[in-house]
Amino acid sequence: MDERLFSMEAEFFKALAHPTRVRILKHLREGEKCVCEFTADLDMEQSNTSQHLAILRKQDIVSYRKEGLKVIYKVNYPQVFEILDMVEDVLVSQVNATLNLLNERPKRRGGE
Amino acid sequence: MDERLFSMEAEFFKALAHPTRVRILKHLREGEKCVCEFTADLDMEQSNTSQHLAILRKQDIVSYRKEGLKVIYKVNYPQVFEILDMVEDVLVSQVNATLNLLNERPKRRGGE
DNA sequence: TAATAATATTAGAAAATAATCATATAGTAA
DNA sequence: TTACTATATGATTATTTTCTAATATTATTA
Repeated sequence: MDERLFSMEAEFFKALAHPTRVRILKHLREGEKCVCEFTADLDMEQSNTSQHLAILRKQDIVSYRKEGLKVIYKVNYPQVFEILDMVEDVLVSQVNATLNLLNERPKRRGGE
Repeated sequence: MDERLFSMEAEFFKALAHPTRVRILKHLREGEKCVCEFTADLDMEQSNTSQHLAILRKQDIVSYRKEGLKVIYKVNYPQVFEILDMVEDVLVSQVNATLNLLNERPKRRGGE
């Protein structure tokens, strides 16, 4: 029934599911950026950067405007940044849980 | 520098990037469920369900306990549900934005 | 209009993922 | 122990993604 919605959500996640695209979004957190900045900062082939931007565009996560020769991108929905934060939050919780497991284990010597 | 973190985040998103897995998580929102329930409710092959659960497990998003013959799964971090909510939120915003575009277009007849 | 700079698109090979199906394990009941 | 049920794993093949390199597009300047 909700099959359509599940697919939309999955597609959205898929758009975020690449290190380069996460990286691009983090950069965009500081504000608008032109493609040239990504290519320079991220040390990637220009066409590769462009392809990843296209994927984010197709999912309506970013959009651009032209300014002279440059194309300047921005994130369309600030919630996207919240989602990224929340994911980091989970990652932190996961690492902490692991850490606790390690700390709470019985001592190797002298303990019971 | 943060390359490692970007990959972790991307992996996390990847784990969520499939309609079936989104569906599984929505089901788990109501509480713990055994694999048999997924297989029945989602109308899927058991081994397929099992594979999707394995992916969520590997990412430490869900965990299970055994109870007699059954294996019962739960979501490890409640933030996961918040992430799902936030994504739906963005999807709603996106659709509304499109809707506004359509409504605000010049009238076809009678207007200038 | 030709040349250049910034970006996008396309094609094809390589790598990663997913689906399917068969088999394996583990708990339970007889 | 045998048979049965629920679940997991593995191998194979099919499908998608991703990267690189080459080419196309668009705006600008000469």
